[in-house]
Formats: sequence, structure tokens, C-alpha cells
Amino acid sequence: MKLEKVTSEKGRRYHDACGAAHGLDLVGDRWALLVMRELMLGPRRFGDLRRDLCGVSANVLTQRLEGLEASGLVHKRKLAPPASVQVYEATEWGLEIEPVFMVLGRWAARSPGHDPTLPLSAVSLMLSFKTMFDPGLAGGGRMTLGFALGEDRMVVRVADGRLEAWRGEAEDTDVVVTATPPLVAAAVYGKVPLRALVGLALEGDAAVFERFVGFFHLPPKAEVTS
Amino acid sequence: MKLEKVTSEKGRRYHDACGAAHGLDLVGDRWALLVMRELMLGPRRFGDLRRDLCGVSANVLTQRLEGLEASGLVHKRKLAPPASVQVYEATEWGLEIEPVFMVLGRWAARSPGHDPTLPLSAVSLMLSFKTMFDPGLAGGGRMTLGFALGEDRMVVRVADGRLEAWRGEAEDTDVVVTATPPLVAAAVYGKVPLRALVGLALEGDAAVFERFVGFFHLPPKAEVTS
DNA sequence: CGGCATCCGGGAAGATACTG
DNA sequence: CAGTATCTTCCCGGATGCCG
Repeated sequence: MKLEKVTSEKGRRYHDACGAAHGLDLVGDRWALLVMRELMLGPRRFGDLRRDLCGVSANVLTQRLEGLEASGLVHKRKLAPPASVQVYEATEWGLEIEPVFMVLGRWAARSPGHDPTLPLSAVSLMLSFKTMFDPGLAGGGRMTLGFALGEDRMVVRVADGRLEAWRGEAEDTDVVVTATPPLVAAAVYGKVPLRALVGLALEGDAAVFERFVGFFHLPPKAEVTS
Repeated sequence: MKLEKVTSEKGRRYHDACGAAHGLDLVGDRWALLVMRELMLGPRRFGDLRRDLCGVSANVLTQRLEGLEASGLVHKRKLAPPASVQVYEATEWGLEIEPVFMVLGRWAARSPGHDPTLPLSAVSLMLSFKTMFDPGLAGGGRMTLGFALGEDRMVVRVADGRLEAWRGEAEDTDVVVTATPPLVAAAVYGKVPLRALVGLALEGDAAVFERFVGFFHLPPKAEVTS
């Protein structure tokens, strides 16, 4: 006898025609935006989401996925056999939220309270590349890098002053980086010398990764004098 | 005997190096982002914030302002005599959050659940202009409009394919619009004929406002077929 | 009256255990 | 592995009251 709470989904929404307010109605609940983040590079399984969203509990994750699906941002799908596993996938419209991560991330990176040494998911690392990539620094540089981050395999391509990232096995890559996401972040954003990063391994042309590191720069910290 | 809750400010934050996650640490609490929205066009008083943030309770607003001030996004200031009233003002870095409203608002406007007839604050209306303005439609158009929205006085200038908005009395304006924000939104975004909008009054060159309305277009609604 | 603290009820989030 | 059930904690919202 389920108590049929029926999830009224009313009452805690802003009653505001402002687009940003409605955006918060859609992804303003705790964890909701970060769930979308993890889906930006392709479908994920429930357990993978739970692992990468460090700290989220199973019931909350279930609620968020239900809510996001009800809003048309996420689609529950079952992969074809023999995989036959259930995955959650962002809808076409859901994927269009990506610029929010860029703008919000770039702004928040100026916060004095931002600690870049905290844990980081593989998807977050890829999105940070797309956010902090500076075409002016890259010039006409052209390269393909593979990243082996725990179980995750990512490919990053820089070409024509643009950076693209997707989930996939490394093929035709100039260099393959094996490490944890925070270690890669330390190298790219902290400009920590590679020899100082135990646990980060390069296979292939190490000089390509050295150049890659130079394509990024963090925005200056904001003044907190007030 | 204060119980010294000391606002540990710990525990409910995401423990994530991702910039977007830290952005949520800063403005992810309920109402926080909308408080920043209301400060985008200049300092506001506590009571004004409470009136425009329809539904926020006084204690929550106090908590948010305290938190935003502790984060360096908001500054509490007392206006010079004879005003001598206390106002809350976004810091320089706090103002830089504005692009978040543009991107989030443009994305959320595609939601099938977005209801543009809901209440709207004067600041929200101005930000929506900056968000939905299409330079291609404006061409070389050049105009200055005044808006009298209840107690609020706003000025909007279109020039050189750019739109600017600020709080101020109408001077040297081509036309002055007196109405409520939702009525103006109905005219601009709903393309409702002016004669159908009782309560909206134009003073000056009405044709200028007619042209102004043509400078905006809402993005198409997203497919919810999935 | 504006700004802010206190108290309380309801509900969302967090943690853990349990089930198919 | 993918959730569900249950309990606890704490945030949110509303009301009240203090104080300059």
C-alpha cells in the first residue's frame, strides 16, 4: 500500500516569469544541476552517477532523476542487448544547458573560496577544459589527447582554435594521459611540473601535453576588499 | 545568551572542485540567485527586495544577504544623509554574475513549462531585454525608452546594435512606457497589440515602442517528445 | 517601519539498511 | 546493481516580537 504521495511538485517553485527563476525551478534543487553535468558527455548508469556525484544519497538521486525526466531534461533508456543495462541520458534540450556550466564555472572560478584541489569527476575535468580553453593561447595548434581517468576514457581534440571533448577510447592520439582528474587539473591549471605529480603517467609525445597545458589560464581572483 | 550557532557554513556544500559546483556553493541556496538578480541594476533596500522577491520570508532574506556578504558578493552600505538608509549592493565581482542570468534564462525560456504571464519584477524585465535582444533585428536602430513600472524608473537605450538598461529617471527619451512589468512583457514577447493591453500607457512617440517590440524574439520551445 | 532575532511546523536532504 | 524504505537532521517558510 504505497501512500501515493503523488509528488505534487508544487509549492516550492518560484512563481516568477523570469527565465532564470524558471531555470531554477528546473534544475535548482540540490544536486540537480550536477546530475545534468554528469550527463553532458553521454548517458550514465545510476551507480556511476552516484559514484561521481560524491556524497549524493541514493534516494535523492532517484528523486532528481525522476524530476528531471518529468521536466523533459533526462530520458531513461535501456541499452540494446547484450548490454541490457538501464542508463540515464540527457535529452536534446537537456544538452543545451551546457553553456550554463561554462558561464557559471568561469564566474565561480574567480571566487576566493574556490579550492581546485578538491575531488573532480572526469566529466567535470572535460567541461573545465572547454570552459577555460583560450583560443588565443592555442593559436593554430592541433593535437589529439587521450585521458584514462580511472574507468573513464576521454578524448580531447584541439583544432582550428576550438577544443572538443568526448567519451571514447584513445585512437590516433598524440599522447595518452593516465591519472586522476585532480592530478590532471594540478598539471593544467596549477602548472605543477609533471615530474612533481606522482601518479600521472604520459604515454606518447609528452611535449604535446606540455603544450596543451599552455592553452589554459584561470581568471584572476576577485577582490574581497569590500 | 546567543547560542553561538556560529553559522558553520559547512556540511551542505558540494565538496567538488568543479567551478559550477562551487558556483552552487555560492548562490545555490534557495532565493540566493534571485537576490543577486535584483541587485544587478543597483543597490536595493531590504523591503524592496522582499517585495520584488515575491514569497521570500524576512528571515530567509536576512540569511541569504548575510551569506552573500560573507562570500564577498554583496556589500551592506548606508547611503549618505539625508537618506541615511541601509542598502545592499552587489560587489564588483558580484555584478559579474550577470551572464549567468542571460544563459540560464535563454535556456529555460525554451521550457514547455515556462509561463511568461507570471509576475515579473522590474529588474527581471530589464534583464530579459538584455537577454532576448537580437542585434540582427535591431539593425542600426537607435532609441531611448523610459519605463515607469510602479515605483521603479528604468531607462533602456538601443544604439550600435547593443542594448543597455539602467535605473534612472527618463530624460531625453523618445517614449515613456507606463505599465506593470508583465504588461510590458506581453507587448514585447507576446506581441500583443497595444490597444489590447489595458493599463499600458505610452507617452511620446508610440511608433518607437512599436519598433522596439520588433527587436526581440523568444527561442522556440523544446521538443518534449522523448 | 525597516532590519533582524526567535520559535515552530512541514518537508527536503542525508545516512543507513534492506530488497529484487 | 538499481533502486526502496526508514529514520534523523536541518533547511525553508510563516508568525511573532524586539529594537533603533
